[in-house]
Amino acid sequence: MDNTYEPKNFEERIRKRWLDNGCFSPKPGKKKKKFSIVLPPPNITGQLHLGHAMNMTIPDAIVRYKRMKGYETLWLPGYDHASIATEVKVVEAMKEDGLSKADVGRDGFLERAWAWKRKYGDRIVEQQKTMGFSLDWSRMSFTMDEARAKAVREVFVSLYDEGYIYRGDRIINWCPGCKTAISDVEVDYKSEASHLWHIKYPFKDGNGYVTVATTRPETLLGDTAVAVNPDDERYAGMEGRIVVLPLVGREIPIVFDTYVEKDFGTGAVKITPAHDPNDFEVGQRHGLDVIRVMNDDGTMNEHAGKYAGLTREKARAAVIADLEAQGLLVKTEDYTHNVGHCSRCKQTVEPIVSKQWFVKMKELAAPAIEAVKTGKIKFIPKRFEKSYFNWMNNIRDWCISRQLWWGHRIPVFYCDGCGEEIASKTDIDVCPHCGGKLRQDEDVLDTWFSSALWPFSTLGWPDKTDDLAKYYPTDLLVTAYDIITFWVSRMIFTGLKFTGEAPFKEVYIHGLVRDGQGRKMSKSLGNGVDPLEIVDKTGVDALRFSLVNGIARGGDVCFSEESLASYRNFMNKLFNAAKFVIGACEANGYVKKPKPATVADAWLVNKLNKLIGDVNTAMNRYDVGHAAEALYNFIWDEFCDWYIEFAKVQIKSGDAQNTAGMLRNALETLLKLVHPIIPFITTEIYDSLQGTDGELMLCDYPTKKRCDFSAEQTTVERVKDCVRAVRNLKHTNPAVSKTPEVYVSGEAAVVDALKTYLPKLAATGDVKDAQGEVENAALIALGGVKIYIPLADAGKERERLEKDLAFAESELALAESKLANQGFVAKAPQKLIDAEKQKVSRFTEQINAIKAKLGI
RNA sequence: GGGAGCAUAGCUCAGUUGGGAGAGCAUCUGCCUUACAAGCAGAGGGUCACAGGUUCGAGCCCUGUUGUUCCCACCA
Repeated sequence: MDNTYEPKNFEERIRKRWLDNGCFSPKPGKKKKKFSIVLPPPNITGQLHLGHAMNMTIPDAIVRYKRMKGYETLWLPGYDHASIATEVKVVEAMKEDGLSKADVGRDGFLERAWAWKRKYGDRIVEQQKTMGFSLDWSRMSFTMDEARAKAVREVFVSLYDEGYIYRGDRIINWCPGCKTAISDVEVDYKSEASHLWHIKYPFKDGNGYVTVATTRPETLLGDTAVAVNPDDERYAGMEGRIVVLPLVGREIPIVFDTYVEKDFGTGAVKITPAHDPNDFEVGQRHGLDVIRVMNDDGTMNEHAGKYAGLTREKARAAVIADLEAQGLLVKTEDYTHNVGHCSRCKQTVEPIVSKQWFVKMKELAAPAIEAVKTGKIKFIPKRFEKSYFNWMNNIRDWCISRQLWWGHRIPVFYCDGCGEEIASKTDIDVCPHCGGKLRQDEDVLDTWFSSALWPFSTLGWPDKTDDLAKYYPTDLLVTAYDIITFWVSRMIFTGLKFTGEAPFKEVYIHGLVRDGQGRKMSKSLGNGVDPLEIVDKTGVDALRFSLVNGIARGGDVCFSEESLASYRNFMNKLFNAAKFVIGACEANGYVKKPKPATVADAWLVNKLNKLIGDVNTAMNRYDVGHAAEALYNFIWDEFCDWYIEFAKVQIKSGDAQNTAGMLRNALETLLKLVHPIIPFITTEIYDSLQGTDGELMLCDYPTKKRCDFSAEQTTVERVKDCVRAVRNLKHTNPAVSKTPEVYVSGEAAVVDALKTYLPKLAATGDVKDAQGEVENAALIALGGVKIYIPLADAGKERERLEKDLAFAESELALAESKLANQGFVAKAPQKLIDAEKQKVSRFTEQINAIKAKLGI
């Protein structure tokens, strides 16, 4: 072993060994239960950041735990083609070469996109392998590979044939930059300072006008009505009256609709069904024309008359100027409102009516809601079920078509000859109806259409594969809370619809990784940290530990270099403890099955056994954070700071071989316990320890045994208190010599242990029995034990004793007042009452000892 | 506008069914004690946001207030 913890010296070697030996593939066994998880497929838009690293470290710890617990464990990897996100990246890359999509054509573009996928896919796999994630690489999937394409087509065609998929004109979010429909979640709203323009719409009969208020005057060109609230007295009786649309001259009616709020603006709303979702609905209710005045690139089209060809910004300015010139602009009010921007290209999103494909959601959502309601699927933590229900209960039809090239092309074929429209699982080019030539829909599917099928498409569905039979439904899904709605909910409804079963039993929701300033780490913010950068500095294990420690309750994790350093230090601590244990075994030899021969040994066995129980409990609840914390504290505080120090004494002047065996066994157990979280360092140390069970990651996980050394545990805890008190006295009182002799009396077990361990642990001289009061000595009175330490100068000692006395007296008073409380004695559990009684006797004893010493 | 979370030491956060507040980092003091100075030992530091309530007992349960974050909706 190296002298200090140098992860670079072994991580690579261990990683290779695991991969070469196929350690990550499920090992079938007759009586084994299975445990399966699919990895949320990362996007191939770039490399992974720490958010991904956390999202994968948590399931890796769980999977490694289950594997050691004897489950036939499958963790299935893959990545997502991320339709629009990738397409934007590829377009940007092409732009640098001076090329556009039109220049290279559909096939040329797809070629470039696939090259992109290979490049970043490989990079992602490299990152995952480096982090030690025990993914079964033999089952690697991609949302756009052949098997997944088959699943997509199967689902699309089934839904189409059953009437769940329809094509229709609807208002969608249109991005003039990406020139595609985008989903609601791809729109970011930002508050922007703008204006509310008040515009006169004159009545046709020349008798006055109504004034409407708008934030988008350029859409006036597409107006087909003015709407007012039926209860608004200002407009009473005006239903059906005709106004003349300014600048255009179109005659449009006034309609009554409760959608209009009386109190906002002028109480009259211009209705542009082609360019506003609410207006579209108003238009449907009143049978209004839908006049689209804008092109896909955001310029005005031929319906905009003289404004045709202008950009929307220029058209707005021109419309305002013309209205003003005609005296129709009543006023311009400052107004701040939310404006939608494309999350990919940042351009202002335009609500536009467009022919798109939709999935009818209401009926499909019902069983998905039921599955969570009845507990077939459980969210951890449970509160996230609320956001799920909220989304599912208010579900709207899902717009699944995108005007992009990178993605699953919609498997619908049109015959221009006879007008036939066919959804087909395979590519077809001849119309079965008239024999004419078929043409496939140009659009692709929303990226989430394929990821919605992930838990079963990756296992081979729709084929009846062995994997599907064995590993579906999966046991667990681990994901961040920002993705519950559009991914988790869609997997649930497709899973139920197409396999008849919920795709997973539990959904573990974790938080996000934030940077030092508390900002969410994300690709779009550009503050993502490459895990490999960190690994280069501190090794994989320190990073993994920092990502899972303290992730309780779905909370976020603030990642900082400082906290990372503390975990790196922990690795060093563990490494050195192992070095000590190995050294002790080599120097003295060791007993293979050591007996707990001392109070310290028994204390260790007892504490370790409790730790085993706690860690198992935490891991069974997928609470990796608390398991990590418990292990950190035990290894550092109990094992290193206390037991190893006890052991040093035992090796020097006791049964060295038995003690070495104790150390070895305890270390082996600890390595197994903590392995799922920090797999590399534990494996390296297990190898160095020459563990007999072969590959650590395939060892059995420790389970709690029946044993009870609680008396010994109590004794040792008392000894620890005494050690601390002596150290404290030495540190604070200069009148104590460097290695003072110590005199003790009282409780036999504690006194015996102090004689053995105190000199080494508190750097004292010999510990001897005290014969009555010891003169010119400091007194430490702890419960039933008295410790005297000779002083060169007793001056300060009186002060300290008085302080101790005051403390003991206040504690005593507190305990007594509790016992005097009728309500407490009547209702508190007996255990607590006993504890208070014990306090009374302990502090009384202590007070008497101090008083005797003080002579009062 | 609707919903949810959070508010505990200077900082980042734990605190499992209510039974006298903890960790890491930072700070101060003393140590190169033969596994570890990436270390050891000791110490200081909190009216658990505020106000009520339930209880023998509240960081924890209930009500309200304030601050803050996130999700959903996106009113011309």
